[in-house]
Amino acid sequence: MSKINILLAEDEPALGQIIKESLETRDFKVHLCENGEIALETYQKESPELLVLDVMMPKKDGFTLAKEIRTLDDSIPIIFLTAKSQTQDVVEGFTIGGNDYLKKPFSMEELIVRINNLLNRTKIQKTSDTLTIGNYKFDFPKQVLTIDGESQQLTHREAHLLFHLIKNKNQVLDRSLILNKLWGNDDFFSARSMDVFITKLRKKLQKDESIQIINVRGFGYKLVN
Amino acid sequence: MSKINILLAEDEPALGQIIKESLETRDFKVHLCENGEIALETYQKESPELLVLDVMMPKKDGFTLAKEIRTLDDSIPIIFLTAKSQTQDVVEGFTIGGNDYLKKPFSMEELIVRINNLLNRTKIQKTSDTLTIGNYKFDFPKQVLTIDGESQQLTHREAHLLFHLIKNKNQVLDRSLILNKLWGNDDFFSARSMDVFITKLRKKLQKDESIQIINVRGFGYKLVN
DNA sequence: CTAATCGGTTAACACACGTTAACACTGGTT
DNA sequence: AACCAGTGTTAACGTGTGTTAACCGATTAG
Repeated sequence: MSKINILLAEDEPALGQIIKESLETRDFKVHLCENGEIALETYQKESPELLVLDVMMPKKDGFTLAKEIRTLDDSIPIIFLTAKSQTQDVVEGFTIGGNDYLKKPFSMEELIVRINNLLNRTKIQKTSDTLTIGNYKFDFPKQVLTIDGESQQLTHREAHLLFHLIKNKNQVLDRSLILNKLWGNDDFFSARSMDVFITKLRKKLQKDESIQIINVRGFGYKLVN
Repeated sequence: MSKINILLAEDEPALGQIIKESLETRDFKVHLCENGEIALETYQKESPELLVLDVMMPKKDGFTLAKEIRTLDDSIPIIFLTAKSQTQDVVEGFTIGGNDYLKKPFSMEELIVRINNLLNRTKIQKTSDTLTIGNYKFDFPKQVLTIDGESQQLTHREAHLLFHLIKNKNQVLDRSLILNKLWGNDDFFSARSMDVFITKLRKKLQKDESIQIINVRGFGYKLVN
């Protein structure tokens, strides 16, 4: 069995080394990066299963890094390491979709417990996650949308957009929220692009007439069925 | 659109605030209480649809609070937040009957998923109940108004205005109340705008002559049939 | 009776969103 | 290198929604 890859971004070498070694004794493979930029490169090379990110780092801080990686993969578990117990930091970490956070100083036991929790949790989700909307079945990880035995492959963007619509079924899904989450910003062009994808999804969902993507002018979209 | 009320009892202010804000971005209304006693009072004032209770709290712990509220309402869904050190078997007794528990630390995504699950299960969700007014059927979430098999799609504003009119059928619906609720203020321009929408609704409701939107000068409107 | 106020109605308007197609970029194949 | 298919972005144009304006009649206070 191959070891589980963990990306660790920590600028303080001594602390980084300690964490790395501790985790390696628990049979994880650890890629230690000394700043956010290197971490992003390493992420793309190594496709780790989990991220441990220091919030305060030179070049690129942990939150910014997390936002960027979230546009590529919004299910990968992230643990933030925050220096101060500042509430504001923590709040930001959650709104990015970060899964967990640890206040420094923390014990190794604590970190390991949380890593194991997150890994278990995502495994469970991966095995059990086909979503249902009307007569459609949607396999998010595979990006396959099925109705009456007929399947169509969705693109990455289509799948993620649909995923969030389904997760917020019958509620208004905020435009700028989803733009920031999937596009990384909510400027004019991204908004235009999103409109195009809404059109595409409407077409792909039209085989069940009870399903509609309703626009709420100025706020966002509501998937109803 | 009335938001779903959630009562959140959490004594640690930082965490409480994070959860509250996260839930509010998902369009829930959250009442944050810092201990069990305040939570009980708030429960009686606000009649929330769902409870999220920290188990360890000063004044009154989550389990005791839950027992008391259960005597008043034995179907309301409750989610317990438990610290990781707490023993599993205590918790397991409460997993029956629409309840759930989350071990700290947990991710916001997870909490939101469970909230939606419980709301779906207990059918509190404000979904496809179709309202009836005269010979018309009105599907509020889909914003569709139907008579004699003919359907017309309403806009967001039209739908919400009609919703409140129907909810207050045969009663006077206060102008400034509805203006504040839908427009966010009750200034001159919003009032003018509302007049326009009343006109539009009158047109769309004229296929059943028994239905009328009557103006009560200086007070508001009354939908009668 | 007259003026002031409130609401009714229609139309003009600004802008958010819808739709289609052209375009640019990527990665794979020959 | 040249080509291709797939994906997402940009552009151009069209449509729909909500706001504002203008004009009107109805009601009521003075």
